[in-house]
Amino acid sequence: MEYNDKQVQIMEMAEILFAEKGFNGTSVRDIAEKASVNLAMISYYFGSKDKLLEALFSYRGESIKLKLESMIENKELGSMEKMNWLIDHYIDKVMSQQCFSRIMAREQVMNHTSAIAGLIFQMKKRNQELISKLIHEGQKKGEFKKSIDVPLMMATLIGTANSMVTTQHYYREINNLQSLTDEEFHKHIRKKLSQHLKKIFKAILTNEE
Amino acid sequence: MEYNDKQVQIMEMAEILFAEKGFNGTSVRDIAEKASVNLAMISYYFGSKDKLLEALFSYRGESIKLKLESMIENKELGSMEKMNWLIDHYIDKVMSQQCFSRIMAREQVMNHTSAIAGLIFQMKKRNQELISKLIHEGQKKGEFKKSIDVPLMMATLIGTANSMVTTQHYYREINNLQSLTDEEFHKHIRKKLSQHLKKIFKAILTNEE
DNA sequence: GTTTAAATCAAACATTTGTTTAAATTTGCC
DNA sequence: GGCAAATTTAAACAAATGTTTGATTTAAAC
Repeated sequence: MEYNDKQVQIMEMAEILFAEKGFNGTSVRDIAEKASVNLAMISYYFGSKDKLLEALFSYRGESIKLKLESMIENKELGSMEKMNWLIDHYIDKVMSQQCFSRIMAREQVMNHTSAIAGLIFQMKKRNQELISKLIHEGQKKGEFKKSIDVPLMMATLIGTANSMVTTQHYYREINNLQSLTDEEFHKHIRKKLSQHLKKIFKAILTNEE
Repeated sequence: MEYNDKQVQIMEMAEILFAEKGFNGTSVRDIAEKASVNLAMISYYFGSKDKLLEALFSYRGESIKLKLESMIENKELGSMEKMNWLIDHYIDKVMSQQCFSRIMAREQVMNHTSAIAGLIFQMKKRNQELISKLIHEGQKKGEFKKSIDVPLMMATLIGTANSMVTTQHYYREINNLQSLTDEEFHKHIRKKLSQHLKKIFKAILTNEE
C-alpha cells in the first residue's frame, strides 16, 4: 500500500497520540489538530478511525520483514552470532519505533477479536518460526543445547525490551542519567539491553545442567 | 480502605472489563450491567469512573506489601534462595491476578501524568528497593557477583511474566496444550516460567566473566 | 479558459459518553 | 409503626464522540 504525504502525516501524528493516550483515549479531533488537517480528512483518506489504526500497522509492519530471512540463510555466521544479531536487530527496531512499540504492547493486552489482533498474531507467528529455525539449526550444529522453549525465550526478549521502553524514565531517574541528551541516553539503553539479553540468551542456549 | 460487598462486586466486574477492553474502551454502563447494579451506583460509591480505577488499584495493591519484607529479613535463607522465592512469589501474583496484571501492564504504557501513574511508580520503587537490598546482601556474602543492573533485571522479571500472561493463548496453541484444563495449563505455565526465570537469574547473578 | 476530479472545509448528524438529579425504596433504630 | 439515613432507581443533562454532508476551493487535463 502506498500512502501520500498527507496520509503519512496523519498516521505519524496518530501514532504519537495513540502511544501516549491509547487508541480509545485519542479522539479523531485530537489527531486532526495535531496533524493540522481538517477533521473530515481522516474519514476521507482512511474511512474510519479503526481503519486508520490498521493502516498504521500496515505502514509500520512493512519495513520489518525482509532483513531477517536473508540473515538466517547466511552460511558464514555461527548460530550464536545470528542470535546476537537478532537481539540487536530487535532492540534497534523497538528503540527506533518506540511509539509504535508502545501501541503494539498495549494492543496485545486487549481483546483478541479485533482486526489488529490478527495482524499482531501474524507478526508473532512469523518471528516465532524464524527463531525456531535458527535454534534448530544451532542444535543440529551442536552449538545450542537440546531442550529450549522458544515461546518462553521470545517472552523474555520481547518482554524485557518492551518493559525497558515503557519504563525508561524510571531507569533514567534511578541511574542519575538526566545529564545525558536523549540521544546519548537511548544509546546507553541500547547497549545495556544488548549486553543483558545476550548474556541471558547465552545462558539459556548453551549452559547444560 | 474498606469496601462493602456491592463495591467489591463493581470493582471486580470493572477489573474484568478494563482488562479486556481497556479503561477508555469500557463505559460505566458496561460496568453497571456486568455488575448488575444501577448506573448511578458507580458515581454514588466511587465518585467517578477515574476514582473507581484508583479504588481498584488500592484494593488490589493492599494484598501485596507485607510478605516480601519479612522474607527478606529472614536470616536462615541464602540470598539465592530468597531470590528464587521472590521469583515464585511474583509469578504467583501475576498468574492469580491476571486481569489486574493486564490493566497494570497497559496503564504503565500510558501517559505519566495520571493519578494511576503515581501509584504504579510507588509500587515499582518499593519493589526496586527491596530487590536492591536483597542483591546487596548477596553481594556482601559473596553469593552474587559485583556489577548487577537491578532495573534491567526487573525489566526481565516483569516483562517476561507479563508477556507470558498476555500471550498465553499463543503459547497454548503452539505447544498443543488445548487438552489441558485451564487450571492444569496455568500450573504448567507457572512451572515453566519459574524454571526459566530462575535459570536466567542464576546466570545473571553468579556467572562471572 | 473550460471541464472534471480530487481535496478541503465548516457545519450538522446521531450516538455514546460520564455524571447528576430528584423521586422512590429499603434499611436500621427508637 | 414511625423516623431518618442509606440505598436504589429511571430520567435527564451537557459534553464529547465518530462519521457524513454538501458546498467550496484547488489541481490537473484537455
